[in-house]
Amino acid sequence: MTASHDLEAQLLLDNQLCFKLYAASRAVIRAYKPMLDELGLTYPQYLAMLVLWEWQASPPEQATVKALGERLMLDSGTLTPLLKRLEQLGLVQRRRSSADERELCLALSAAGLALRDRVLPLKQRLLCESGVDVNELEGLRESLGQLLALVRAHS
Amino acid sequence: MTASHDLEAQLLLDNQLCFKLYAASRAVIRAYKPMLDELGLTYPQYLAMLVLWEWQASPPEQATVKALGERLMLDSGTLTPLLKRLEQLGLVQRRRSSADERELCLALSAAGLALRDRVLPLKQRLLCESGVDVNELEGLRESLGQLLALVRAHS
DNA sequence: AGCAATTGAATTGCACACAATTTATTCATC
DNA sequence: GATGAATAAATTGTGTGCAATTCAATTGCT
Repeated sequence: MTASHDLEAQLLLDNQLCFKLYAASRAVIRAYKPMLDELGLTYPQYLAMLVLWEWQASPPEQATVKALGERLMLDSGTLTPLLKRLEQLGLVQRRRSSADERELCLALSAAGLALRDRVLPLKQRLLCESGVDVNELEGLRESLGQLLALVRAHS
Repeated sequence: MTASHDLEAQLLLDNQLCFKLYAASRAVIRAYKPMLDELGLTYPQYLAMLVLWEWQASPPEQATVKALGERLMLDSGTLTPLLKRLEQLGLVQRRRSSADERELCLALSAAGLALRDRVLPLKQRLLCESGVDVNELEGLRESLGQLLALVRAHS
């Protein structure tokens, strides 16, 4: 194995961590599709709901668009239309903060809260049908967390 | 730790492998941005070019849109406009196969071929500046490959 | 109080992703 | 050789992502 081989190999698609990440992410989102179709949500909408459900149990100081954006690492350009759709679906309420009119506060509607109960059974079923060994995923989740921390630190 | 705690924990964002994948993928794409800006490419365009460069060294039976789509796991709805943009940039040539008029054959222009030489130095610099330890990424790449194979097998 | 700088959302514009449909071509079978 | 099924791209429509800008509200400073 020569040095130039090593270098050239760095341009092979299959050696690209970035491609594997990108492809795996889309593949997992695709795997979630049947479940999300039943819930009537898109994947990023589902992630937003996860945060809002979490906030029910342990409310943050401010349940604003900004806070949600920091949690999901998404900006208002993505979240504003997404949240308007969740509002249209009757799952989320959006209202300006009275303390600071710049902030938009987010709250779950009754339907949004109720939707939570349908998720776990669907997710269990998905996990079963996918035939994925949960224990195998532990290590991956940890490595991903490290990579994420690393990339975020250097940006 | 009760059973219901275990279940509830499955809805916490930070416990979602899917979210970590999704966030890490976007973070890595963001990290590539400075390099891709210099090349004048978007991230999926870069991936397409990686495949086309690879095909120079070892040509596939058919260098078609379909073959590229299988390699990148993307469909024509994504690739058609993307490839038209690469053609506009003067990097790629698109022409119907004479053997089968349904197929669209892809080829690199001289400029497309030449662009390859600028990638490795930029990538080396990116890797250095990011401060990422390449060895740490090996394990992650392997786990991702396994996950990818797993999810693809069950779809 | 007055005003510049900052902040939080919204908006705009571009490029994906992907489902669903359409169109053109080829294949298979009769 | 006609024709129905299959195939490869292209098209259409919806929903992100994200950079850049705009707008309104607030904060800091004098």
